[in-house]
Amino acid sequence: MAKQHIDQDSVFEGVCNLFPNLSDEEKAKMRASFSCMFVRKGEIIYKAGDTPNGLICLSKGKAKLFKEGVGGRDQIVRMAKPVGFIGYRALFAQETYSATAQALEDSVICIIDKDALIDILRNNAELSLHILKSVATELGFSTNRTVTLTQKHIRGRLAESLIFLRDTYGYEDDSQTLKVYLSREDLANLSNMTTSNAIRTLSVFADEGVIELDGRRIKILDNTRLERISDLG
Amino acid sequence: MAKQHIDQDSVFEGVCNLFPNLSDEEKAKMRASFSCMFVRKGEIIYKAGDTPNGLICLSKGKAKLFKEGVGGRDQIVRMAKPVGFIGYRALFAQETYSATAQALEDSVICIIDKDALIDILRNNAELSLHILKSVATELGFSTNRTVTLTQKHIRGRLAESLIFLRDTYGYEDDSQTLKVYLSREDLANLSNMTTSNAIRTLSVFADEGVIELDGRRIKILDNTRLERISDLG
DNA sequence: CTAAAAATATGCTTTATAGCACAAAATAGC
DNA sequence: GCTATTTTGTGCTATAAAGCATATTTTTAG
Repeated sequence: MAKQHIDQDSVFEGVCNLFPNLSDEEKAKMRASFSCMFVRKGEIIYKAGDTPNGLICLSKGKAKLFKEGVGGRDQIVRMAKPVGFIGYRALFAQETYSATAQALEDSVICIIDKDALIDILRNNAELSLHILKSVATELGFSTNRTVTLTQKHIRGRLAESLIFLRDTYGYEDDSQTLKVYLSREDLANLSNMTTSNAIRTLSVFADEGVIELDGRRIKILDNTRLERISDLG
Repeated sequence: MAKQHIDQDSVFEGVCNLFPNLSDEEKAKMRASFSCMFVRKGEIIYKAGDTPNGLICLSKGKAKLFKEGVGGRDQIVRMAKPVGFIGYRALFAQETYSATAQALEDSVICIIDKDALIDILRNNAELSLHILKSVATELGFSTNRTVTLTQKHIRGRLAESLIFLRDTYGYEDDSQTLKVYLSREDLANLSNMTTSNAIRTLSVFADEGVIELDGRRIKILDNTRLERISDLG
């Protein structure tokens, strides 16, 4: 990808919308320690084990966060969409990153310097509580996910992933095609199954008329049935 | 269990130790909206779906937090020890409880009223950040657990659970016996396996000389080997 | 103390899913 | 545009773990 121009100011405004009730002073402080960059499709944003030096925001594009499993099989633990933060868990836990972040498309990411952010948070309890709420919500998703990934059968897990992708990225203009194009392997790593089983089960869903496949394009034809498959496990 | 006397003041002091740097004023406010109660072994502290009306602290005893799975099989998502909070996730996420909390022994729990707590947090960013750190750490555990529960084999999962129980509750005075006495079913629900498989695999570990069994008493004879089993998956 | 219920233990069968091999299609590199 | 590489698709086999039946032991209740 050729180097493109980034309008840092407008990107910064977008990031600020994620923080409610920021004073002008706080905003100025944040702007001063704010930087932007392009990442190309497939590029690693950070690796598990790296130390966070700021709060990263995905301003454009898509990214996956995954952990390497015991048998070499990766587990995707989060799918990031713009505008949203990534890697905040490690930052606030004062730990190294527990997962690796990789861009799924050409993307724009920004970093708010750690010290500036902590400085603001230390004087803004309202904002800290707001972030606490997000992380607590995320923890709920995570424990829920643990149960479904361990207890649902393959069909249920894949159906749940498709619903999750729908809810996260939405549809194209046709109101049916998922606005995210994952490899079968990524779909498998999201749903805790082998690539063969993801391929197989997708085909079965297509045969059943629940979805329509065209390469990585997935059209959801029957949401009711998809949800039933997910719920039954 | 007969109703026993609870020294609320000393229990309160124990709870306060979980909050660093509380001003006298904040402490007084908290004390005023603080209450204690006994719960007997097996009693439900709260159910999934209930609305939290305060921050609950387990001051004495042990408790498990579990979610009902799709096939009726429960998944234990957390083991609580004193002195520590339970149910804080739902409170801070402003959601209903996502898991059910049940006492594993006769226990003492306390409740700090929600409004009083939020009031304190809204004016104490340092404390909010401290809690944010805990929740972020917990989220790290949770995603890690998702991966191990889905990817490790039965032996690895059970070994990991035993290590987890050792690290959480420690040993009896003999420095070998786990200071927690779970049913085989609870052990299975912690490790994402059927009760039969938990029983079977425990017996195998005993045969291999890694642990020693005496009813619910589990003695860890060979920590190195146990950790190897856990790591291999 | 005794009966009933629950928890533990063990063997056998079934099944869901991984693992592997190989072919076809799509994509990327030169 | 053509080769090399990756991704996708499909069938077959192997196996880990669930499911079930039944026996035994332990705990609970009257």
